[in-house]
Amino acid sequence: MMTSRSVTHAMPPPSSSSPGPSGSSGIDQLDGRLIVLLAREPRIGVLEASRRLGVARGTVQARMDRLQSNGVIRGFGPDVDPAALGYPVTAFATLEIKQGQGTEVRAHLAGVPEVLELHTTTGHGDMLCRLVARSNADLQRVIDRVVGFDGIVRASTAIVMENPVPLRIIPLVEQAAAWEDSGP
Amino acid sequence: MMTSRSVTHAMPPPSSSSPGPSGSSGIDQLDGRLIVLLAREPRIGVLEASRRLGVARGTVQARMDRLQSNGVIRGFGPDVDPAALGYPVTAFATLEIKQGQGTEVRAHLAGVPEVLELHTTTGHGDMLCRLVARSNADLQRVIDRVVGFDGIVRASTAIVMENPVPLRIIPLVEQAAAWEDSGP
DNA sequence: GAATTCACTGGGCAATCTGCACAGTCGTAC
DNA sequence: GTACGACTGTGCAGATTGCCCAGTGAATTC
Repeated sequence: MMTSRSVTHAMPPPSSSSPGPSGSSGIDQLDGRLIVLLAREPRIGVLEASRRLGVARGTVQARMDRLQSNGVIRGFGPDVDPAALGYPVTAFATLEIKQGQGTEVRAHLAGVPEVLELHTTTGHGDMLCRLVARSNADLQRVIDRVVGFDGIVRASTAIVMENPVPLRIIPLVEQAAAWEDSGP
Repeated sequence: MMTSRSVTHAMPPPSSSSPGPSGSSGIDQLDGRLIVLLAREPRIGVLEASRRLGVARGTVQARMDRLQSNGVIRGFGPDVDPAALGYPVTAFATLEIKQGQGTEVRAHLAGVPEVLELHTTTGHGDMLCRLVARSNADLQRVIDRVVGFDGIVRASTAIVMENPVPLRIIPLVEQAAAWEDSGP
């Protein structure tokens, strides 16, 4: 099975310069390579990863443990495509809410399955949420449900047509690793 | 190791009503339960999943194979937290671009690591992108880099303060599974 | 109504991987 | 110069994976 793991061996510094991320808030090159490797081929195991990276298996285990306890890697949840689920339409809605209604509005939106994420932002004390729907017509239903709540003054929606850059993390990881390695 | 897998046994219908998703574009209850299970405990293997779901191991393997070839599950990439990487500031920028400059602008934005995703939307023939930065001051640098490209007329940025609903998929999966089971 | 197909169950086997542990090396810090 | 932290390499028992087979039950087809 796969329960928690208490690292007995060692933790994990990089093979390059000095062991462990020298900076305070980052990852080193080895971490970076590990994450990128995992991102590209999520199903490889610790053993295979160690072979690819050219380090000992224990090192990879230790690195992964640390990255997860660090919070750098939140988990390995399945990457589900809403479109394949039958929700091919994506939209972003900017909501303007009534003063002091934040809490209620959040709870309301959290209860709508089609609301995939919600942020509160600067600008107008507004919120920005990502929505999906089964069709453009269905989007109307979703929006009606979203805004059909006292506390939301008005909403402006932008329907997504294309997604030239899907949510990605690799370039950032590479930059973070490089930055860490050269120093702030 | 974990190479590709050619399913020999069977594929995968639900244990509930009729085998296989009856609808054309969905998942059935078993699929839904599988995805939710994987989302909650990503590290469990096929064997453990089959135990939890109360079905045969082969069934789980077949379901996962199908969900992946379906494209419902894109993969199991590590879920990296930009904040833990040293990029605690998130922002959404709405870009207004010059007519006919779409292609160039996309390429430009794709080259900026801090641009985590990019969408083209309705509204003004605009684009919406998600950015991250090391600090508010650093955000200025990122924005300058983003908009410092001929073709981008102007940009309006909204900095994220809170994230009441982090990107999620479970509620949608549950709804899709239920919908599939009751019929459009 | 009988045949066929499909999806799932349950069992089995060899190969592989995981979790855990131990001894040894190397560079840095005290 | 001693300690410490991080990594290497190796070993072992237990668990899991990939693959295959035979059988069952329900729905579709002829």
